[in-house]
Amino acid sequence: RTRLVKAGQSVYREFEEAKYLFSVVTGEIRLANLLDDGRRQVTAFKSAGDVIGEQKNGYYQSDAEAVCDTVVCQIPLKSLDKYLKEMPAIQTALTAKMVDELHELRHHAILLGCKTPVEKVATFLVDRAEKITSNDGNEIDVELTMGRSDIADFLGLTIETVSRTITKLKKMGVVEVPSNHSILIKDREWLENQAEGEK
Amino acid sequence: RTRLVKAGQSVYREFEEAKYLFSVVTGEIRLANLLDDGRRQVTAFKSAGDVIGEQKNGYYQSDAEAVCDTVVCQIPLKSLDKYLKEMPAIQTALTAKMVDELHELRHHAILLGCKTPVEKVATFLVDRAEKITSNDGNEIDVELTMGRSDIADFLGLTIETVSRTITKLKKMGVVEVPSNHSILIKDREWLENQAEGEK
DNA sequence: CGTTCAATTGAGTCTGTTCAACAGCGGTGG
DNA sequence: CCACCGCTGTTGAACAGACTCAATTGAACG
Repeated sequence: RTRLVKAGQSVYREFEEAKYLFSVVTGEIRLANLLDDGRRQVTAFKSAGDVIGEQKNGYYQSDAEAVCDTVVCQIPLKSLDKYLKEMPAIQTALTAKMVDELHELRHHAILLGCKTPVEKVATFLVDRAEKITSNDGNEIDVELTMGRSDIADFLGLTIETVSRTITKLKKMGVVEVPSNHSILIKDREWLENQAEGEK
Repeated sequence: RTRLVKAGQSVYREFEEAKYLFSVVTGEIRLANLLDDGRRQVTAFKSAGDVIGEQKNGYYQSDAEAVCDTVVCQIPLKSLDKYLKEMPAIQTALTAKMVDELHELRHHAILLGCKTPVEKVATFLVDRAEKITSNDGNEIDVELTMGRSDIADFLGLTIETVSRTITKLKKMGVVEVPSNHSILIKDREWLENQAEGEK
């Protein structure tokens, strides 16, 4: 009941009939929506432990694509009802997941609507860092499984602006960039202040 | 168990301890979040039939303020548990509300991240129109209970840009503006195409 | 070693913002 | 009844910042 999804492949697509709920085991998934002319908004990155498969009226709401090689656990919706009856705790857990998701989306709406490029990137890095340790010890290495293009569409920026912003942070000594797929945070507090919109 | 909230007053505030769930009876509520320096993002407008009071770890996630005089129905969380046991259907209904909300927030994230001012305003008007009739008959009058400032913070624009954009639509003959608090849609199809990002 | 794709950098443009002035409207009080 | 005031919304001009387009660098792979 687990399935390997290669990097770039899709788990499901928007408007496709929803037959399964998925739980991410390893790797990372991006949820994205497209405008008619191709513009894309990545609404979330989902990793180990997260549940995906959001549906409305029986159809998925977004495209779900693997950012890197990813393993998901596939749960048929039919059997889900059965589980729920046997174990009501699952219902509670799923509801809790939805609350988290609402919170994250709201958080992200603030980012998209109000924040400057520097604040957006800062928020992105801090949020990623928090997934690793809530510990505020400086010097944390943040893995970026996705490419700049995904980050750009997530933050509502262009690839160029993301790149320039990271370069700026580098020159300010706030981060180091050992490779294209990881960023070392040197001054977490500064980033956190930016993320909150401190003047 | 119902309560009148005057225009501009708040139903609850972010970080306040969550003791109630609310259902909007009449009027309109805006959900908003603030950055430390005062920038504001309105994440949703809620009207009759909508449920508000989103909480995480026992605390509200946003400010909820009345856009105009509004009546809400207040449900203590304590008694909610009891209701849920007696009528499991309520659980289902609440879950459905959450799914709707997720969908709307995602929809809104796309707007904030990808769309141009004209597309944002077009989407806003079309969404409002859909609340009245899904009927695609042109010529619909959309009531705007909120001020330009709320619209601006909702769409991630400035008041000035909202105003200019509406003026532009007016000059194009797509809408008419009988008063500051209502907009008459003349060409709904055009607005809908803009909302979908048609080139 | 060459090819390819992603990321960076640069230059110029454009669009939304900022700052400021003006208009419209409703309420208040003389 | 009308003049005044405050608030909201509109309009104008100049600016700044992100975008676009193009060129360059860099890294991964055969």
